[in-house]
Amino acid sequence: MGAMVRSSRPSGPRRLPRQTRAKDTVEVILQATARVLMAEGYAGASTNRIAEIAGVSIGTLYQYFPSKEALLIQLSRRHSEKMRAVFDRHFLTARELPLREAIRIIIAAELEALQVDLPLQQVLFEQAPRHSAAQHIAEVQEQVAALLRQALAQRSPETRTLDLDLAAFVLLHAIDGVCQAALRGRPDLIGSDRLLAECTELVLRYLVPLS
Amino acid sequence: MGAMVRSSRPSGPRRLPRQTRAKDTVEVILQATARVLMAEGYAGASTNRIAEIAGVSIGTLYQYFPSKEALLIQLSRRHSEKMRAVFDRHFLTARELPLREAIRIIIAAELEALQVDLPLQQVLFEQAPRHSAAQHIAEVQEQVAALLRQALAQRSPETRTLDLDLAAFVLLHAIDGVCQAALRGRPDLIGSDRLLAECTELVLRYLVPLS
Amino acid sequence: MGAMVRSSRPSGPRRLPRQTRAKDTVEVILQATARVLMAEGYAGASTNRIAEIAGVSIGTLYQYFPSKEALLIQLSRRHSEKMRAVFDRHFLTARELPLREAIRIIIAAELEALQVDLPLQQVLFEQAPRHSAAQHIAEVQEQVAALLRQALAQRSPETRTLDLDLAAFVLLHAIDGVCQAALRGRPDLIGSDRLLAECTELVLRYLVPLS
Amino acid sequence: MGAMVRSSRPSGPRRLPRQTRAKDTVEVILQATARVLMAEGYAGASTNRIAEIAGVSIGTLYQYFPSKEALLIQLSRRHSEKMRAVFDRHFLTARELPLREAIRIIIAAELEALQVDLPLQQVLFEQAPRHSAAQHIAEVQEQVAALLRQALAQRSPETRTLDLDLAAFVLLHAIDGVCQAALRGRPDLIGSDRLLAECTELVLRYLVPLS
DNA sequence: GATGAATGAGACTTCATTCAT
DNA sequence: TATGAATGAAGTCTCATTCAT
Repeated sequence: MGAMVRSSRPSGPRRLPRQTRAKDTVEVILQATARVLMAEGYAGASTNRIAEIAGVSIGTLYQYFPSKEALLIQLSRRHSEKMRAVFDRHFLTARELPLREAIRIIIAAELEALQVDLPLQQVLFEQAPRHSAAQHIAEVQEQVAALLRQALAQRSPETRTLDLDLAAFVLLHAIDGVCQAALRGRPDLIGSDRLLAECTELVLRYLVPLS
Repeated sequence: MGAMVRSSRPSGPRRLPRQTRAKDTVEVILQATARVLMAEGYAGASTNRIAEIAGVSIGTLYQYFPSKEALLIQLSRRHSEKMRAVFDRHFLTARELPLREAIRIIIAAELEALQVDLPLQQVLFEQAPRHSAAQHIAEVQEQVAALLRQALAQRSPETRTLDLDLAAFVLLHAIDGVCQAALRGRPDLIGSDRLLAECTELVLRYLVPLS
Repeated sequence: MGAMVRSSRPSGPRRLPRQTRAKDTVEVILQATARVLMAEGYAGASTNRIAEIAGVSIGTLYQYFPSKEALLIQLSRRHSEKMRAVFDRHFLTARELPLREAIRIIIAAELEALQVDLPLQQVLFEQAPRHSAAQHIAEVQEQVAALLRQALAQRSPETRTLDLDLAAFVLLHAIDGVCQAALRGRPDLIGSDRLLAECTELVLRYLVPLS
Repeated sequence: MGAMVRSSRPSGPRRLPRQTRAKDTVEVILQATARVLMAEGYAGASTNRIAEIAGVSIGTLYQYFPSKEALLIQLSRRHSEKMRAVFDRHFLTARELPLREAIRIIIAAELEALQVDLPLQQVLFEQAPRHSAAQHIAEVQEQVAALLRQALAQRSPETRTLDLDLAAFVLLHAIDGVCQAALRGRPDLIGSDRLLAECTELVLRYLVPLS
C-alpha cells in the first residue's frame, strides 16, 4: 500500500490550506490506527507505533487526538457510521420486496456489513464491554434494532402475531451470532449461498404463521 | 517422579501443590484472578494486582503459574469444564423428552451455562481471537456443536431434511448470539419466560416440516 | 530508508540520534554504562542504575538501546575499536625498527592498549565466554594475531624457523597473560621499565636463532 | 551418573550417623553447584536450581551454607586445593630432572591443572575480580609463584642472572596466558605436543645464558 | 534435621504522554 | 504547527532467603 512518507516536495505550494492539510493528517492517523489495530491487536497498538505507521511524529498525533482513547473513539465512530450506512441502504431496498426476498437481502447486508473491515470490527469489539470506544457499536445495534422493528411492523399482515420488540431483538442477535461465528470460524461459509439460505429459512419460519 | 524436567513448558502449572496450604493458595490465586478480571477487565488484570487481591506475594503467584498467560489458561480451562458439565447434563435429560420440551431445556441450559460467571465468560471471550487462553472456549463450542448434531440426527424423523452440520452451526450460534446479547444488554429478559419461549419458537419452527 | 523496518534486530542501537541533544544522550549513557560496570561489575550494572548515573530516565535509555545486551555490545564495540587503533598504529611504527626495538614497541603497545579503560576491559572480559558482548574482544585478538603473524613473516630472515601461526599464538597470549596479570596484581610494574625489558627478553630470545 | 534421589529405603538403618550423612549432603550440594555452574554459568546458577539438582530442599541447602556466597567460596576453596595438589606433585618430580625436562613437566602440569574442571575454572574466574570466591585463585597463583621462584633459585647455576621475583612472575603468567587461551579458543592444541614443545622453548630460551 | 511454601526487593522493559526546539 | 527527545509509572518476572510444619 502507498507510502505515507511526506516527501520534501520542492515545487508546488509549500503549504496546503490549513483545513485540508489538517484533514489529511487526521485521515492518515485514523487509517494508521486501523491498520495497526488489525495487524497487531489492541495490545500491540501503541500510540508511538501508530504515529510511526502514519508517518507523523508522536507530537503531531497528540495535536489532533488528546489521548489514545479519543483516537479509538473517533475510529469507532467512523466505523459505526459506515456500518449504519450499509444497513440503511439495504433496509430501504428491502421494503418493496416480497418477504423472503426482503429477509434474504437484510441478512446479506449483515454479512456485508460485518465484512467491512472485519478485523477492525473484531478488535474494537474485543474491548467493547469496557471501552468507551465501543459504545458506538451498541448504538448502531440499537438503531438497527429500531429499523428492524419498524420493518416487522410494516410486514405484520404477512406474519404471525409478534411482540415486536422481542422479535426484533431475537432476530437481530440470532443472525448476528451466526454471522459473527461464521466470520470467526468458518470463513468458507461466507461466500457460499448455503449459509445465507439457511439463515433466511430460520428467519422466515420464525415469522410466518404456521400452515 | 523426577522433578528435574526443565523442558519447554511455559504454560501449565509450574509446581504441583503437595501440602494443603499450597492447594489453598492455588485456589485463592485463581479466584482472585477471576475477580480482578471481572472487575477490571483484561487490561487491568496485572499479576501484581491479582497477587494483592489474593493476599499472597507476587513471588508466590509465580511459584504456581509460570506466566500470566498460564494463569489465564488455567482459569479458562476450569471455566470451560464447568460449562461443559452443564451442557452434558442437560443434553442427557433432553433426550427422552418431546421435541419442544427438549429444545426448551437445551436453551435453558445455554442460559444457565452463560450465567455461570458471566462476567468472567465475557472477559475471557474478549480476548478469544488473539489469546491462547480462549482456545478452550472454542473447544467447548465445538463439543457442544457435536452434541447438538448428534441430537438432531436422533430426532431426524420429526424434523425436515437438514444438513446436520450446517443446522447445528446455525442453531448453536443463533441461540448463543441471542443469549449473550440478552446477558449483555437486557438482563431483564433472562429470568422471564418470554425470551426462552421465543427462542424455543425460533428453533422449533426451524426444525419442523411445514404444514 | 524507511523507518518502518521492524525486523529481528534486538541488538544494535534502536534509534539513530538526529539532534545534537540525542547524540549527547547516547554518549552520556555509554559513559555511565562504563562507569557503573567498572564500579559495580557486571552483576551490579542494572539498567536503572546506569540511567540514574547517566542522569536520564530509564525510558530514555531504552529509546537508544533496545536491551541491556545491546548497550553492552555497543560499549564493547567501541572499546574494541579503540584497542584496535592502538595496535594498528604501533605495528606500523615497529615495521622499520630493528628487531629488539620493534618487539619493545609492540609490547609497550599492548600495555598501553590494556591501560585504556583497564577496569572496563576486565569487566567485559569477565563475561567473555558467555556473552555476545565479548565477541568483539575475540575479534580484536584475532586481528592482532594476524598482524603479528604477518610481522613474523617479514622478519623471518632474522629469526629461527617458526611455525608462524603457532608462534604468533604463543607470543600473543604469553605477553597478554603477563600484562594482564601485572595490571591486575602488580600495578607497580606497569610504569617501570623492568617489566617491559623482561618481556622483550622473553620474546626476543624465543625468536632469534641460538648463537 | 548416580541418581541422587533419596529413596525411602524401607530396610537397613533408618539414619546414618550424623557426621556421615551431613558430609554426604554437603558433598552432594557442592557437586550440584559445580554442575549447575558449568552447565548454566554464573547467572543461571540460582540456589533453588542448585538445591533441585542436588536433590535436597532449598531449606537443607541453607542449613549447610548460610548464603550463596558461602557456597561459592567453599567450592572455590576445594577447586583451588585440587589445583594446588597438582602443582605440588609436579614440582617435586621436576626437581631431579634436567632443565628442559623439568620445564616440560611443569608446563604439562599447568595444562593438566587447567583441564581439571575447566568449565568450572572459567566460571569461577569470570567472577574473579569482584567475588570473594575468587580470592583462592589468587592465593594458588601466589603459592605457585613461590614454588617457581624457589625452583629458579635452585637452578641458578644453569640460568642467566635473573631477578627471581620478576622472572617467576613473567614465566608464570606467560604460560598461564598461553594455556588459558588454548583452552578457550584452540582446544585442538591441548592434546598435541606442539604447544607443549613451543612453550618449553619459550621458557628454556628465556632462562639459559646466550651462546 | 529436613521440607518447601512464602516472601519481596529489584531486574528488565513498555508506552501514554509532555514540552522544548 | 510539527518534531522527537525525554519522562516515569507500571508491568512481568526472578531469586536469595526465611520460617512454620
